[in-house]
Amino acid sequence: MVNKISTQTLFPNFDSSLLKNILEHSTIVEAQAGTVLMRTGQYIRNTVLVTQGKIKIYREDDEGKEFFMYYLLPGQACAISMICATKSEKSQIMAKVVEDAELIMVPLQLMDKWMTEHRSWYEFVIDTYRSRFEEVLIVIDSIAFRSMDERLEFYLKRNARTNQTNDIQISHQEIANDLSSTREVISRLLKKMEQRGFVKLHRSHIELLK
Amino acid sequence: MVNKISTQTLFPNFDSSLLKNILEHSTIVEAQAGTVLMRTGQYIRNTVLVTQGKIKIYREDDEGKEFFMYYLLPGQACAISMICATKSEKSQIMAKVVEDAELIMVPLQLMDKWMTEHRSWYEFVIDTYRSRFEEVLIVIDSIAFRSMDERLEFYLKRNARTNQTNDIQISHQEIANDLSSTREVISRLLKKMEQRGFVKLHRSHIELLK
DNA sequence: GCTACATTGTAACATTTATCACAGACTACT
DNA sequence: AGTAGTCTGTGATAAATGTTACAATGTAGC
Repeated sequence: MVNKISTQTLFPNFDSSLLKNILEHSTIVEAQAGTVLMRTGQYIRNTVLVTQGKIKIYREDDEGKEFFMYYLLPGQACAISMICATKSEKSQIMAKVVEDAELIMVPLQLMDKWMTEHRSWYEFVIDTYRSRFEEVLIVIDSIAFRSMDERLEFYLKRNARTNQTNDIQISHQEIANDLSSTREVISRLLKKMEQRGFVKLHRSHIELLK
Repeated sequence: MVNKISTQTLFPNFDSSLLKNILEHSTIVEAQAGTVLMRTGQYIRNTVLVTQGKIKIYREDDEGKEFFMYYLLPGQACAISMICATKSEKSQIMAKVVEDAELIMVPLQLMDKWMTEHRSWYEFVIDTYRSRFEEVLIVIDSIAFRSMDERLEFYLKRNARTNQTNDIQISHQEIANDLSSTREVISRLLKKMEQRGFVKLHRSHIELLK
C-alpha cells in the first residue's frame, strides 16, 4: 500500500487529486539491491516512480557490455518508461537497483491519461524529460570530448554528489564497467590521482579529498 | 507567409485548427546553408519546425570543438527547443544549416499552450521527444562501445540514409570534426575501407558501395 | 596557363588505452 | 589459523588514436 504522506513529501508538486489517483491505481514494488528491474528489449508496461533506494540506469551493447548513464533517486521517475509509454515500446536501457528500493508502478494508460487531466502530472513528466535529456547530453560531452582521466574525475564527483558523501563505496572493477573501460586502466589512473592528492584509496572504497 | 498546403503535407497529423493557429501565430524564417541558427548558451524563444532544407545538430565543448548528433529534416522539429520551452532555458546545443532551410518559429508560450488544447500537437511533441531521445541513446552507443572505424561506418551509413544517396558530399576534415577526431585518422580509416571495397574515394565526395 | 587554396596521402612518432600476466593484500568463512 | 575468493598494484607489450610534418593532387579564379 502506498504511503500517502511520504509520497506527498517526495512529489510535492503533485496536486491532491493526482495523489489520490496514484494511491488508488498504482502498485508498489519493493526491489532488493542487485535486482535488474528492466533489461534492454523488454516491453515496458509501467511508468516507474522511485520512493526509496537508488537505481542505476545503463545502456547495454550486444555483448552485454554496460555503460552507466545516470542515477534514479527518490522523488524521480524513469524518463525512458515515460517516453516509451505512448507507443508501449521496448526498453532502450537497463535498470539495476543498487540500494534496496521501493517503486510506484503506474500503468501506461494512466500515465498517458493523466497528462491531459492533471497539470501537475504533465509538468512533472515534461520536467523529467528535460532534466534527463540534459543529463544525457552532458554524458555525451564526457565521452565525446574528454579522456579517461577526466571522465573518471567527472564520474567520481557525480557519484559523490549523488550519494552525498565523499566516501565512495565502489571497486575499481565496477568503475571500469560503468565507464566501459578496464580495471587496470582505472587502477592506474586512480593511483595517479592519489599521487596528485585528489583521492585516497582504500579497499572497495575511495575517499574524495577535494 | 506560411504555405498551408505544404505544411499540411509535412505535418499530416496536425488537425486543421492547429494548422490554422500555426499559420496565424508563427513566423517563417529562411536561412541559408552555413548559417548557425542557434549557439550553445543562447536563450531559446521559439520552438522550431523545419519545412525545407537540412540542419545539423551539434554538441559543443568549451573550446568550440563540435560533436555531431543528428539531422533535422522537413516535417521534424527541434526537440531541444521544445524541452527548453517550459523553462525558457539556455540552449544546450548548436544548430547549423547545411542546406538552405525554411523554418516555422512557434513562440514558446504557444508551444506550451497548445499542449493542452491540441491533442495532435501534444502527440507530435511527445513523439519528437521520444525519437530524439532514442537517437541520442544510439549516439551514446557508438561513442561508448565502438572504435573509430565502426563509428565512421555508422556515420557514413547514417549520412547516406538521411540524404537518400550513396554519394556523400563531404571532406575528410568535416567528418573528423563531426566525430571529434582528426583528419589524418579519418583519411587513414577511409583508405582502409576503400581497400576492403566498402567505399570509393573521390575529392570532397565519398561513394558508398554497400 | 598560372596561382592560390583546399583537399588528400602518408610516414614517423607520441600518447592513450587495452591486454596479458602475475603477485601481494585484504576479507569472509570455516 | 587456513583457505578460497576478491580486490588492488604493476610491469611488459600491443593496439588505437592523435600529432607533426610535408608532398601531391585537384579546383577555382584570374
